[in-house]
Amino acid sequence: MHSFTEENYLKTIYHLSQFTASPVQTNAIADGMKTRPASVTDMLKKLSDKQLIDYIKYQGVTLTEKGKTTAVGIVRKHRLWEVFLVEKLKFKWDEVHDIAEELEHINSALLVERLDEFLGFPKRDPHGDLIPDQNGFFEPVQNIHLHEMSCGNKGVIIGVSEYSSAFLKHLERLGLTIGIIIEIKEIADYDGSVELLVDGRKINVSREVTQHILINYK
Amino acid sequence: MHSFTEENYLKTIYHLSQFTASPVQTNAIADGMKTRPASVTDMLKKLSDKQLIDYIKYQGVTLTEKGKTTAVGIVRKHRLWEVFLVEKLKFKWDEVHDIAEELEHINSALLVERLDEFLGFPKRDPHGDLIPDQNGFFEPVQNIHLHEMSCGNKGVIIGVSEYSSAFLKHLERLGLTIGIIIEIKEIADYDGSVELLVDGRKINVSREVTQHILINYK
DNA sequence: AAAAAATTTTAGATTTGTCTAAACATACAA
DNA sequence: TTGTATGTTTAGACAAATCTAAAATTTTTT
Ligand SMILES: [Mn+2]
Ligand SMILES: [Mn+2]
Ligand SMILES: [Mn+2]
Ligand SMILES: [Mn+2]
Repeated sequence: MHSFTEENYLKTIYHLSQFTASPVQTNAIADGMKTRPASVTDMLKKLSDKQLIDYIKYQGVTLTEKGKTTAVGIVRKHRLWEVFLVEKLKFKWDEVHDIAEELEHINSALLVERLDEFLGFPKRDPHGDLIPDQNGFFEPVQNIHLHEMSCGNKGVIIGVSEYSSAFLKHLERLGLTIGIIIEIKEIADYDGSVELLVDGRKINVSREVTQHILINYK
Repeated sequence: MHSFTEENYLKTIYHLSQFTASPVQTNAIADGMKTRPASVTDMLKKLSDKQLIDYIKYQGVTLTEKGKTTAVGIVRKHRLWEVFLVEKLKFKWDEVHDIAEELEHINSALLVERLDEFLGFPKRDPHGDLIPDQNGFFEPVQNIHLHEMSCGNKGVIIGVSEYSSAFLKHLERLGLTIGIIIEIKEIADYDGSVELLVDGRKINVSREVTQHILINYK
């Protein structure tokens, strides 16, 4: 089996490779893992030996099929546990991430499948992130970040791309939670802040906020 | 916080000190932890530095109040998770121990209390072991091992003191599960095996088995 | 009470994951 | 195309947890 550390590296590499097609760089991984580039290099050698990543010195890394499968499995566990915490134990959506960071490493295939069943095979976690199925497949959907939309566009909030408690509590205070319908009324030239129409009310949010809200776009 | 390893040592010392009033010995801990006496000595120094145990060279160890509180907290989590696995996820009683060994290290006080509530504040785990409350208190009860009883005695199976899958499956095949009423019909001089009356049927069990069944004795 | 046996501790290595500082490689700019 | 900045790797050290082999202590037996 893999150590917690190895699993966390794989997950970090997986998430970083979502944004670009090109190989993931050492410094980016160091940032994501809150460690030093030299430590990353050490671990990359180890993961490469285990055939979990393709690694060429100075050129960055990509996950192998084996590595990707492992990473997606961890993501699946993380998101299922988050659903459990919110749906069954009444945690708030801003309280579950850190606990799920621990629970995602619990090692039992049977446990994951029983948990999935117990939760009613949920499709998304409390932050709107898709939960891969047992085979690692994601339901295809097209999301767009709020800041990529134009004046007059409408949509439904389907998720977030930032999980800090501070951010999630802020959204809640604004009434911007998953499932809410929004319409863009105005985008300020000055600072990129956006005026939204939400449930008949007008709300102003900073560009910062719009960059972390995902909209279901059809 | 404490490492998984430190927590496992504390739990092992706690369980070993249940049997005797005298300090727990290095070799016993090594057995329990499936490690070497030399490794135990190293860890005892560390736990002593952290004031989790009282340790005198060559004289064995006892848990301090701080150490006992920590150990009981881990036991509480272990048993609550076992209840969760059996009651909510439909695991069998012989399948849950290893998973609970991992889950018991998840670090969130809120999680434990929410889980307890979700499970309806259970008093015992699937093996009949008492679950300490939030303050580490156990409901007082008097158990006795089946092999300590005499001919003609009656009682209710209230728990086990051995958790291997092989043993638990064996009990299930014999119909000897928690809540079952038994009466001792005969104890063989030759090998200490016991004939039990269970639900009108006569059942023969080895001394080995009788040493690991707990009976509610009033 | 001395010898033998059992138990425990120390000494010295090893593995995993981390770090800093210095060397090396690549990208990009003058 | 040479120099500089950025990014990455190596070298060497360190802490945690483990191990084997040898030394030290305690307990048991004679
Ligand atoms: Mn999360
Ligand atoms: Mn999430
Ligand atoms: Mn157990
Ligand atoms: Mn149990």
